[in-house]
Amino acid sequence: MVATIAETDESAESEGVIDSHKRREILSRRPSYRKILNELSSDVHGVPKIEEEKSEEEGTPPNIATMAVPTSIYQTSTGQYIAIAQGGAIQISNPGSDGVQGLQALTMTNSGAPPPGATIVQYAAQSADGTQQFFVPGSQVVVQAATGDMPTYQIRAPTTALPQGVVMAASPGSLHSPQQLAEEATRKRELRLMKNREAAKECRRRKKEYVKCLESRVAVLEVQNKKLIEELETLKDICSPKTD
DNA sequence: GATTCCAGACGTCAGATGTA
DNA sequence: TACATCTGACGTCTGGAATC
Repeated sequence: MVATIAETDESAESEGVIDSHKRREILSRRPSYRKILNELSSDVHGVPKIEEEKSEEEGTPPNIATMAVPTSIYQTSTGQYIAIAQGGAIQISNPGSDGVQGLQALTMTNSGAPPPGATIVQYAAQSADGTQQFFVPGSQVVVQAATGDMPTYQIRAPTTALPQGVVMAASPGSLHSPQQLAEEATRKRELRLMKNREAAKECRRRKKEYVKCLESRVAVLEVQNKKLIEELETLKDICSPKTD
């Protein structure tokens, strides 16, 4: 909240840091929501498990579903599908193509040594129009819009020259000058922030699902409890006939 | 219509936890 | 054990409801 800004500045700041550390020490950490919910689901029938990846409700195209564990799948304005796999590999498929044949594998330079023949792209920081761009050799960019609930990706020609801090990588592992090292550090930071951003979204989604699961479990247990109480009363009536 | 309040979503950081 | 992932905490933003 905006009203809490004053609480954290100036003299209160150091105390706040100490309090924060104390609070962290006091709070015992729980296992992940996924783990808790999966344990719950093994105890109680009808409790859905949290899957590793999003299910078919996301509208995953059939030709993408056969790919190796993508972490995110997006549809472009032209109908193409972009799958960002773990490790940073980007795959693009045309809706008309069949299966993996239509996939164009792109590998980000930070994802280790690229496979032979892979196209190298360079992750770029936000551009002036509030988008994130993945530059692809061949005068095209994959643009991520920064607004809306779901990030949207488009393949288009770059609207501007390369933003500051972005270098078209001819080959990985050739950074020497301090400027290049700084750019590499910035790029790594941007990538880490982007990953963490997605992780936070996913974590919040799991947390909501976890809370829903707990709420439904409470409802079930309340019904069970009520039935047991009624059963107990019935048994009491049977076993203790009135003596007057 | 302007202002305030509030809930929800988000991005970031730091540290705990998972895993190869 | 190093690295990746997850999540609590915090500050910020935004849209809708309530109040003036």
